[in-house]
Amino acid sequence: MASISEVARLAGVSAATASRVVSSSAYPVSAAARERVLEAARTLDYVPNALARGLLKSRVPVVGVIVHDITDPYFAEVVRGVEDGASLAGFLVITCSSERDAERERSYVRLLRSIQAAAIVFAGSGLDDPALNVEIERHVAAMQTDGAAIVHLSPHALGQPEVSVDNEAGIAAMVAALVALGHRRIAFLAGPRSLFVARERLAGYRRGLEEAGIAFDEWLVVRTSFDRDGGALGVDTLVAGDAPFTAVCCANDLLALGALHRLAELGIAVPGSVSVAGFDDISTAALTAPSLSTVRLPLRELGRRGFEHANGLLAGDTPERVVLPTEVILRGSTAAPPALDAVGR
Amino acid sequence: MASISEVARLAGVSAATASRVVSSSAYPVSAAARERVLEAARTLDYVPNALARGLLKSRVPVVGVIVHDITDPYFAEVVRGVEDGASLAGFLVITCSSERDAERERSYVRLLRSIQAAAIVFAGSGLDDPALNVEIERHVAAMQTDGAAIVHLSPHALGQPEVSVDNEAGIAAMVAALVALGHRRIAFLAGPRSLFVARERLAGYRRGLEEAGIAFDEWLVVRTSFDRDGGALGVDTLVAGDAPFTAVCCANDLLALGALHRLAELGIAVPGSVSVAGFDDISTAALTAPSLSTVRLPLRELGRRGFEHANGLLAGDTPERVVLPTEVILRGSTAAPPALDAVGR
DNA sequence: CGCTCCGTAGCAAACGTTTGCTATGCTGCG
DNA sequence: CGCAGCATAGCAAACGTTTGCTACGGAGCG
Repeated sequence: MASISEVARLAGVSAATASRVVSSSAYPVSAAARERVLEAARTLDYVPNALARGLLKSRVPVVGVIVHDITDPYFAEVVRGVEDGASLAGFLVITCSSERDAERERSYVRLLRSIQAAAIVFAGSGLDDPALNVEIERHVAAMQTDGAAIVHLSPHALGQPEVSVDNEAGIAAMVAALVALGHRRIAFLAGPRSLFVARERLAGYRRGLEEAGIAFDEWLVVRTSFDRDGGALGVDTLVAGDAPFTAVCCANDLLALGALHRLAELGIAVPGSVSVAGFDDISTAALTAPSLSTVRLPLRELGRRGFEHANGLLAGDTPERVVLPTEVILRGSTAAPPALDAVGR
Repeated sequence: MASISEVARLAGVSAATASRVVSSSAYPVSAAARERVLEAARTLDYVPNALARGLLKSRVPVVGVIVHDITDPYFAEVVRGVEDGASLAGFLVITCSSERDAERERSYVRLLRSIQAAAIVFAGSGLDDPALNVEIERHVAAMQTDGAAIVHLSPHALGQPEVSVDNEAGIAAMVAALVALGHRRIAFLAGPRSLFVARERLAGYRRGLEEAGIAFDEWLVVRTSFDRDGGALGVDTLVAGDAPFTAVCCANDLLALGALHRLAELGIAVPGSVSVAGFDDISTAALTAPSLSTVRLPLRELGRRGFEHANGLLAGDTPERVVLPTEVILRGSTAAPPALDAVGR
């Protein structure tokens, strides 16, 4: 592989001059020399060594994105948004999928530190492993004092995210939409207690009820894992319980998909007997039968803004926190509650 | 950030000795010195600078994966498989999503070259841009002579992939399954003509027909983009045409999802009037209504094997080409053709 | 007792690039 | 005509790490 000194030799100039040409520095270089260098670079198929450059600049134009699971459409969209912003600004994106394993997340953060990445975007909230979190925080803190930008897109141990969607308002809006349809007994599949984002959404549920003047009923809340199995389990729990309900509001779409599936298996009509609502608007949501009412999150924009926030930090600005709005999408899985319940209440 | 020389100073040894300890080289170091170095490294929270290391070794333990679209579940699974293998072997994975833009793919390949990545795994087949492909091939060739490993998981301009799934046999098997259900008029949504993989699958369709002794009918093949919109468009085209059909075999699941959706909008019963089959078995396929019959591809294994192939190349082996088998999964979207057609044929 | 060899330690070069500083030649102004 | 100042070019150091080579001391053997 050709180095800058070979290019310089072929062009008959010093390495310094060649470097100034190819790195388009502000330093003046005569037109003649510039032309010869560019010609030589072309001839030798010169590609600058990013390692040597990074070693000197002590920061590499790479932004790492930490996600829980790259096969989850939620994260895939966010990553794509980060890429949108990053590739425009000349940054390379490294996607790190922790598979919800704190150990693996630790390795990735360490790796990003060791290659002097300019920024890390944490797309998912923290995992529950206090010991490893301490180490991760240590790496993150070291990188920050080193000038790297750290951006969180979800609430985390150290507080509020720098860029986020308004989870609480989103769920509250969905609850309001269900209330508008006539529902009063609205169950909530909350996801795991350990996830910050799940707690936010639960808060949104409470707020939505409160704003509608409906009393919170602990029996209508089920906590499960944040996936399809959790949704199915949630339905089983609700059905087994004796608290009546006409709608199931879910903390994310995967839960809702699981709930839909289980309700169908149980022969409970959706939306005839029970309405179901999700959250996230993953692409599958429009394809189920019935199609899923949900709350659309601007995930791609979330990613893009996350990168821009990081880039702003690198440029020395103090960009402001931003909370992106959500949008309720009503599809086929929600309708007015059955007349029976309307009478019964 | 602490450097190896600071660690060495604190431990009271030379940088060379410290390096030998932390990089676990084979060079003998006394137990006492070793202990002092490790202690110092811990105290200073030392993280080796991968840039400096890579600069010297002229190869960095990074494997780039080039995909067309990270939000496509197909690619997400493959990436996860690559990560499975890579993280085990101590490699970092850089996911590069070209968004089907040859220009962007070019930049990513150039970037991987400039950071001296040890390997590139091309998950998707080539894009149609001869000029840029020439440049990409040039970079790839340069990296190969430099000792980097290049692995293709799809057929490409230069020939057969190193690791792949048997697309042709997979589609042929699905056609056979449809024939076994009683279908004779089987349409095919082929995807774009420009994609190698789409051409392979079309070949599988022809082979399946041939093996069943059914004549190929050009009117039953529709070429569209490789996504849901293409599936909807394909259905419109078939319905508008005058060639009767009882089944629609699709070159991938996204096409099939689009087709299902459009058929439902048109009020055509699936599988009552028309059977629909996909290809890939993305996770959504099991969730649609009706659930989608499809061909399962071992995508995660494809990714893992792809990495292992690359790793083998790096180790100096000449690993053999491997073609992974597929499996037909029959779900709710396929059934025997309606009696009317059975009579009519 | 002296030579050899082994175990261990450190010096210094090298990887490819950028950049502060110095050097050179030329232009323009007093 | 002389000096200042500018445009351009190159030298050399520096980034952090690894590694070939040399050096040193001690043990073992003849």
